[in-house]
Amino acid sequence: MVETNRRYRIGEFARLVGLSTYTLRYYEDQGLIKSQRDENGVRYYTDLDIRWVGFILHLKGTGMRLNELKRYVTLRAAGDATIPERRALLQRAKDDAEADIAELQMHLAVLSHKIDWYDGKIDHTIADSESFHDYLQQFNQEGADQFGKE
Amino acid sequence: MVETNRRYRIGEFARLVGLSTYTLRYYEDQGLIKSQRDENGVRYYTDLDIRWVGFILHLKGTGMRLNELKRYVTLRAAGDATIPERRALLQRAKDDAEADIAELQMHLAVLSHKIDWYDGKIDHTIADSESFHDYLQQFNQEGADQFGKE
DNA sequence: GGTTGACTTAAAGTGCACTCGAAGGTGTTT
DNA sequence: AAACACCTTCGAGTGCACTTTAAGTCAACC
Repeated sequence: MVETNRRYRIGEFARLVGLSTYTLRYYEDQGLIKSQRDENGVRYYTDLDIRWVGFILHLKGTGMRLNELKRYVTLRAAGDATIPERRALLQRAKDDAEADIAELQMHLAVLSHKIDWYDGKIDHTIADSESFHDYLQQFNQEGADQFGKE
Repeated sequence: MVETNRRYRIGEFARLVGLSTYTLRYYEDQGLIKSQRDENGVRYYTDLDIRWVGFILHLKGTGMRLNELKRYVTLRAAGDATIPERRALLQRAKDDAEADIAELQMHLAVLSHKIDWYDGKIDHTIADSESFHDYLQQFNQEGADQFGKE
């Protein structure tokens, strides 16, 4: 967290942010990050770049795709006037990620029940004859159909 | 949820489970599902198959890959003796999915803060000069570094 | 008797995000 | 002087899970 003026060459930078040098150059090609060059044309990065890549990785981590990320970068480059649009883009990403989480949790619930059911089978607290489907019924609240479709 | 003895041909079945006919045949090739055939060699499926595909989709929904799914199917075919192993496989899937959710939520938190920060910029309750990085500091609990690496 | 929907195998195509290699170069370190 | 890390372009390869096409056949429905 210490603010330094160090220059990081691509190899060290890659280790710092957890990406490969290939990927860093690829992202640069794609316009997601930029690097500066020393007098020999060798890329270098700074602490500010670490932050930026960190943020990119958070966005990617929510499932945002490179295309959206590029759009974000373009807006950012266009100045403060695009703040509302950037906000909207992030809001959409947030909503998407929340929907993903909700879906994941729904699937997870079934998985958990199945594990419980196996436990019942293993220690015989559930009859050998009881099917998982029947067992599941007791957890089915109204409105939640088998696949979670609306 | 009504139990019928209906036979569904692939087209109807595809609509019922939300997969394409291509995908159903592909899954069959991969050994994930099986179908029966009528006297003309035409595939048909039953309500039991709907349940099975439903369950498969729950597993897939937690991020399980076809390979793992295949392993599960193989174990299932091998009978009750494999129940502990199947349980373990599902437990791993569950743990993975929970880790995914936790990670997603971590990234989401940063995203939310960034949105709040934009809101501050828009209504000027945050100084024009304050960087997101500085703003973020106030939410950083100890142990949570920038990228969530351990 | 034409449309629809099913069947087969096998191969190619798609989309995404990398990931790698070739081939030839520069500069710094041991 | 060798080893190492970096540079370039650019095209090919990878992995996953489909998705589509081709080419030909068959049977039911209107």
